[in-house]
Amino acid sequence: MNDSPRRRELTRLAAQLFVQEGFDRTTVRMLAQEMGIKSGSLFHHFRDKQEILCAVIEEGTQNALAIAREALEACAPTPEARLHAMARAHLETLLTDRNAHVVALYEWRRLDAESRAHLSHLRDAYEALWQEVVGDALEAGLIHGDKFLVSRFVLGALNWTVRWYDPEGSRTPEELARELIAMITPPSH
Amino acid sequence: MNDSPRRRELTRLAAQLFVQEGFDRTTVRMLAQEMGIKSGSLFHHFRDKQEILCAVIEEGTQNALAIAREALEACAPTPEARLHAMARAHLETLLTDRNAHVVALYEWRRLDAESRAHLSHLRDAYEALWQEVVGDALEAGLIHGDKFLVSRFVLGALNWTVRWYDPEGSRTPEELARELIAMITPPSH
DNA sequence: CCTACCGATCGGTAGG
DNA sequence: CCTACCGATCGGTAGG
Repeated sequence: MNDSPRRRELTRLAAQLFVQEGFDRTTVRMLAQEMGIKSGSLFHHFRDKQEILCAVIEEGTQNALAIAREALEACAPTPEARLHAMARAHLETLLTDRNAHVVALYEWRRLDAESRAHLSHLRDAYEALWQEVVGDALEAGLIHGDKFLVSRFVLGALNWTVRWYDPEGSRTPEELARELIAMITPPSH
Repeated sequence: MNDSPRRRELTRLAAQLFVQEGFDRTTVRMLAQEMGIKSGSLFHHFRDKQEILCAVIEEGTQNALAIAREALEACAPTPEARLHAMARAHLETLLTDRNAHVVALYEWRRLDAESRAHLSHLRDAYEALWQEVVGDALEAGLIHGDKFLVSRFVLGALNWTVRWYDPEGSRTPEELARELIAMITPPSH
């Protein structure tokens, strides 16, 4: 609905707080203070706290989808390059200061039924893109297994990196993506 | 400390509620009602809400560690059988009505510094066991990659199953474990 | 294990 | 966007 610069800035700050503290522990007063306004003023921009979560998750998923599509267009048209591009794009949106995507994955269950219905098509589109790329890699003989299971295992491995990745460490998201693809690819490739 | 049957039953019920609702949304009143007592009475068994979480996570991790060790002793002494036994044990504690292990993984960040210090040795022991089994599989040439990265990717893929697994579906945890190992193992094996 | 209750804090509102 | 405030609910306690 509304999409003012003010609302966008609040959405960005909310994403940061939701990652740091979790949605339930983030209070409207914390978000207001971060923005430099009073808590009551938040509800000029959002109907309620749930709508803030919804805005963050929508932004995070849309951005992840856009980045993934750009990465696919920019890379070589081989199944291996496309798989690597997807993994790299996913990790970069998760690990390089893109809080909204982390919220989309880790706070999805906090959405009420209405918000979930509104956002599920976006989520499905992102997963469908993954299944397409994984499916092509399977047909090319690059990897093996069931399309849906492989997609879920790979996404799980990627999503869990949020829990242990150290940005000050020696590995970049790109290297992590390469290592994951190497793990599921026979050495002959 | 205390370990009465009453406290154990409360820990079991708390694990169930923490998985369903999340730790933050579970109130002491919900837990008391589930147990059939008044909320004030809970604090005869636990100092505060944090200690309930600590008890659940301790139980979940200890149980996962015990089940994994049993599985390793019962299986064939080959790297492949041991890897499969670990994955299967992990999935069964996560997916087959063992709520405490899910809480240990998904609510770890809700622990305060004191509880975390008390439990980190248990968590480390479980991860060390995984790294040992993965390390043996690497040396045997069954899989390839970095020991720590492979361990983390595999555990991530397993942990994320909680988010999409359907107990009414057609696949058992054992089949899931087999498919995951197949994914990271060259077809020649 | 219960009754009775507490101070704090929560999300959200009314009126300007 | 602020002031001023609300009803509800939270974790936890005292005294029995």
